Order: sequence, then C-alpha cells, then structure tokens
Amino acid sequence: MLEKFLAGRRRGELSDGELAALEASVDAIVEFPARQIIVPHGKRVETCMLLLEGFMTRYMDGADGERQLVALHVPGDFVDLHSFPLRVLDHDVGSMTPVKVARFTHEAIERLIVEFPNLARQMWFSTLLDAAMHREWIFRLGRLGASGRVAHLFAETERRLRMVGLSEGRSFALPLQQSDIASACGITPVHTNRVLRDLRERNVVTFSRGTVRILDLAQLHREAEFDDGYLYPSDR
Amino acid sequence: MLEKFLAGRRRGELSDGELAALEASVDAIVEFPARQIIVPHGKRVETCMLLLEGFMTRYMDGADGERQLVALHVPGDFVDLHSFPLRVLDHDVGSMTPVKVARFTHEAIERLIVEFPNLARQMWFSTLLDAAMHREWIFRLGRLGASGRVAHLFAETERRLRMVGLSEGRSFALPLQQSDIASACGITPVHTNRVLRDLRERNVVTFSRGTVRILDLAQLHREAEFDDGYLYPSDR
DNA sequence: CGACAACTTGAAGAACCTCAACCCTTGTGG
DNA sequence: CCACAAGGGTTGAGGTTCTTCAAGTTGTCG
Repeated sequence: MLEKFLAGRRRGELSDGELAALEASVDAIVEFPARQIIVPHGKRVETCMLLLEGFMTRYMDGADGERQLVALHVPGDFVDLHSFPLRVLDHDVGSMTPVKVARFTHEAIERLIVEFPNLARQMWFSTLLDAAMHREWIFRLGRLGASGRVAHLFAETERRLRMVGLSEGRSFALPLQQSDIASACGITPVHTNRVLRDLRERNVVTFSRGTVRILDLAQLHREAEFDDGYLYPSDR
Repeated sequence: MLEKFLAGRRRGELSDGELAALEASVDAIVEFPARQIIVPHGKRVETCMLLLEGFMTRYMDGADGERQLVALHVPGDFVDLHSFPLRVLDHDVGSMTPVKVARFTHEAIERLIVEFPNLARQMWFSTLLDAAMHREWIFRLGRLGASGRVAHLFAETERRLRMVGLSEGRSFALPLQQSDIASACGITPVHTNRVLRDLRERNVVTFSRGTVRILDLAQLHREAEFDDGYLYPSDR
C-alpha cells in the first residue's frame, strides 16, 4: 500500500520484508484540513508522518510576522522524520491543502531501524535529501533574482512530482496562493504577481488557480539554473 | 583525543567504548592548505572528515560564477558526513584556512554504526543539525536585510564556537574575507563593506582582519532575530 | 620600495518594496 | 436569481535597498 509513495526517496531497493514491516508499523492513517499547524515548533514530538495525499510545508515565522517556507512537501515525503533524532523541531509543519498521512510513533520507528538496518539507512538518506533541498533553496535565495527563484520553485516541484507520478512534465497541480510562493521565495506577494506575469508573457510558465503549466521547460530550467542532480533521482 | 571536539554535536553522551572505537577508526590525520577544494561535487566519495583545526565551507557555484556558501564549518564538525549515505555530494567542500582533519573511510563508518547503534544515531543527529542550520540560513536569506544577514552569521558562528570552547562571547577569530561573508549572505562584497561599517558605527559588532568583536550581543541577536534553539545546544 | 590583494568610497541605476486603489471570482443570504 | 461581502489577484506610483562600475586607499609581503 505504501510502496508507490516511496518512489521519490529511495536509495536502492526495499525488500518485501522491509516494506511489509513498514506498513505493519503504521500507527494510523490520519487526515487534516487545509491550512492547519500539524506539528508546532519547540514541542516534544512523539510521531512521524508519511504524506500520502495533499501538500504540506515547513516554515519559520520572523519577528515581524513574515513567514519563510523552508520546505514544500509532496506525497511520498516522510514529512517530519527529522523529529525522530531531533525530538523537538526548530520549525512548524503545516498543511496547505487537506492532507492524508500515515502516522508512525517514534517507538515504532525505533523498532524498525533496530530490526531492519537497511530501513535505518533509507530513513537517514531521506532526511539528507531534505538537507540537499535546503541547500538548493539557500542557493536559490542567495544567488537568483525574483523570477529565477519562482522558476526554481516550479522546476523543483515539477521534478519531484514527476518522480511520484503526479506530473507528466507539462502541467501539474500546485495548490498554493501567490502569497505562498512569495513566502517560499523571500519576496512580497505583490512582486510575486509581477514576476508571474513576466514569466507568463515571456511564454515560460503560467500559474493560475493552483495549476502550473510549463510552456518552455528548457527555458524554465535555464532561468532557475536548475539541475536535478541534488534530488538524486532514481528514474533516469 | 577526539573527545573535546565533539562537544558541539552531541545528543546525549558517548560511552568510553564508543569514543575509543571512534578514535581507533580514524584512517589518518590529514592537513590541507587554505583555499583548496577538499571534496568536489558530483564525484564518488569514499571518506568523511571530522574537522579538528581551521575553518571549512560548503558551497555551490552559480552559472555566472557567483558563489553561494551553504555552510560554514568549525572545529568539531563532521564536515562531509552527508557523503556517507549520499555517496555523491551536490556541493563542493573547501578549506578557508589551513585545516587539520581526522579522516574516516566509509567502510570504517559502516563498521562503527553496525557495532555501535548509538554512534549511528549520533551521526544521524549531526547531519540533521546541519539541516537545521540550513533552514536557519534559508530564513536568514529570505527574511532578513543585508545587515541582519551579516549579524546572523556572526551570531551563529559565535554561538557555535562557544560550544567548542573557541569563543568567550566577546570576540573570536573568523578568518574570512569580506567577500566570503558576502558569499555566505547573498550580497555583494561592496555592500558587505557598507554593512560592516554600519554595524561598527552603531557599536554592534566589528569585523577586522579576521576577528569579530561583539560590542552589544543583545543588539546583535535582535538584529539577526537570532535564537540558538536550532543548534540544540547542550551547554545551557 | 614596489606589486598585489583586500578594503573603501562615491555616483548612478536596477530590483524590489510599500501603499493604495481597483478588479475578479466565489460563496452566501435574502 | 440577485446583491453583496470577502478574499485573492492586479496595477500604478513612489521610495528604499542593493548592485554596478569605477576610482582610490590601505595593508602585506617579496
């Protein structure tokens, strides 16, 4: 049942036994409404969640209330696996859409990694994939202009969704508002709007009512300086 | 021999046996000159390095040759432990000063984590600390202005050096050039110079010839919106 | 002392932000 | 079915921040 969700975050294969043990360890399938804090920062965490449906984000709020997204999570992501070694998160985890997750208690994770060292390795790998994406976001914010940042967000998300079968490479659902894109890219909502118009008018990509339509993938990647190597894709 | 270096990146304690095994696993103590690429991106990596002396960085270069630092490493950091699960790095690792490192082969790491599950956990934790710092850098770049970014870099580095006994809280060695600070903060060297003058003239912090002198720590933290929680400090 | 690299400063312009108004869509109650 | 409210999206004008380019100045090392 979980197998198809794990395609985007694997280093090598999972055995049938490992997969079965993972599925047997699921504490519960849980649903949350959109726009809700799922895991607050600074509080002891006892579970981890594998995202099955919907979009989630991790974010930090600044002193003036301005929000910075630090990650966008798509189905297949082990959203807060970081909380297992860390125990307390330095950031909030929230839902952007209604979401469905498979919840695991930390005790269950503990048992799994003792019994299946390969699963431990896979989980470590998964969290380091998050770290690699963090680094790419640092690069995006530090070295790209506003339109490059938005292009990069689209390019990365398209590539990640394609890994789990949620994009065919031309258009995909990205149920965010312009202000969410602004929060991810370190720019204002107003400027995000202008950037989107610019990308649209130059026939690179359009974003409207939660759908991204890529008109020129090569140009999108060029403007984003995007190379998918950091995602360690298994499907190429 | 390694013990004093590990103070900043521990979750709980290491037993004498674990420490001894770690020390026995050191492949070699290696020195590198300043300003050298130590681990290039995209190439299979077979070893990891624990930084003993000097400063190292991880960075990515953009299409126009502009460099973005994604991490600054201080003594005690397991610099490229990410390469163990990832096998290939998405970024370069380089020395800023002459450095001395303890090198471990991946095979040695493999043996260690099989025999000492607690070491495996510590190593996972260490890489997630890097991820937490990455998130903070994302916040810094996305939500702070130029002087806040520089202040944040100084605040974070001071706190980390204090954890390993290399800062007393008032002044510390940070052997970087203004252009390195620029690379870390996503601003130009020229603007970095103006920001440093501003911080100096407002009696917050000075930076001169590789030394940071903190004049008003509270104000530095305020401007950086700095809270050390994400470093999971064990010394408070 | 001379050469070189790093640092410093000024001036002009580009990128992005702020503020304020308006538009368009969607949902709701009469 | 219409009126209207609310939230998100769009546009314009003007200001701030940061960049770019170019010209010094300072410090270091042979």
